[in-house]
Amino acid sequence: MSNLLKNKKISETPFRKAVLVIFRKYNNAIPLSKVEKELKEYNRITLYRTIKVFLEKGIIHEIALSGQESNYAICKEECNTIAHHHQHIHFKCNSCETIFCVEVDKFPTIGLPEYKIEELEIQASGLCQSCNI
Amino acid sequence: MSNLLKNKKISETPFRKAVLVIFRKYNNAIPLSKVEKELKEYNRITLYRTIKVFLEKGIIHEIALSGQESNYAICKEECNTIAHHHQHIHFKCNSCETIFCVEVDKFPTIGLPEYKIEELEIQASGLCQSCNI
DNA sequence: TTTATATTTGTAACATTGTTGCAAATATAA
DNA sequence: TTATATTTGCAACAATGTTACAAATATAAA
Repeated sequence: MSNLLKNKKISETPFRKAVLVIFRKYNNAIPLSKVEKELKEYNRITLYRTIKVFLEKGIIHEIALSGQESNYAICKEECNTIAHHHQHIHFKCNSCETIFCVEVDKFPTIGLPEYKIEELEIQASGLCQSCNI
Repeated sequence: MSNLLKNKKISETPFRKAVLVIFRKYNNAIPLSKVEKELKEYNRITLYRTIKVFLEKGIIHEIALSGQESNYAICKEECNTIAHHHQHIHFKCNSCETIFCVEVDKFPTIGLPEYKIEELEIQASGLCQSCNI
């Protein structure tokens, strides 16, 4: 857990550790702009490169949303470079605006016999637990 | 059908008609860069504004994808400014790279009792009808 | 059909976002 | 502790997106 960078076989640098700390601090997905604000010493180019490496190594995954900047969230341990094994959906709360991953018991399947569906990504929006009172 | 712009109560200009023709020409979703290439006389700023208006009026909808530029596709007639009534999923073929909307018989639901799910967006990838031989 | 008004377009200028080459700095392995 | 590989920061640039404003065009009214 703490040596995620070494586990993923990439150098452990102060910059990367700082970025990782920020992602761990949040339970939810955050956009690049949030990471920027949280970093005291911050180099734009290095951040882009760090994000790219984290994505490639399966440390974080991107949540692309219509009409707004992408968000990023820490991956579960079982993710690897080739595939993200997420049995979760991405949820965006329309009240508190938080975006996070939610585990679901029964991950849906789509009935399209003539297609070969290899991956499913589900984006839901509505009210989260806290806001749905 | 042909007077979509007037139906949506926006001015019918040559530029907008040209953009609409391009979207109608493709059955699948296309990125902005494709629209640009198809337009002979082309003004970047006007195109951005046109896309924005088309999105607002429910003429097209955006398909946001991780790691690549957004794609846009014509909406069904029943779409309006407030909500897109899509009982379809977005499918990306990993072979021919085409992105399009696919109607499904049973649109899935997610079992999350403590949440209020208002909208579901489903992105699938794999092999399309033509490539899944 | 002509005119008045509202909307749209294009230009210019700028802001934001993302990329590349390269030398200095740092991390890792020997 | 040193050698090698990797990462960082700078500079410079490319791509993407926005705004103000005047000219052009579309629409509605006379």
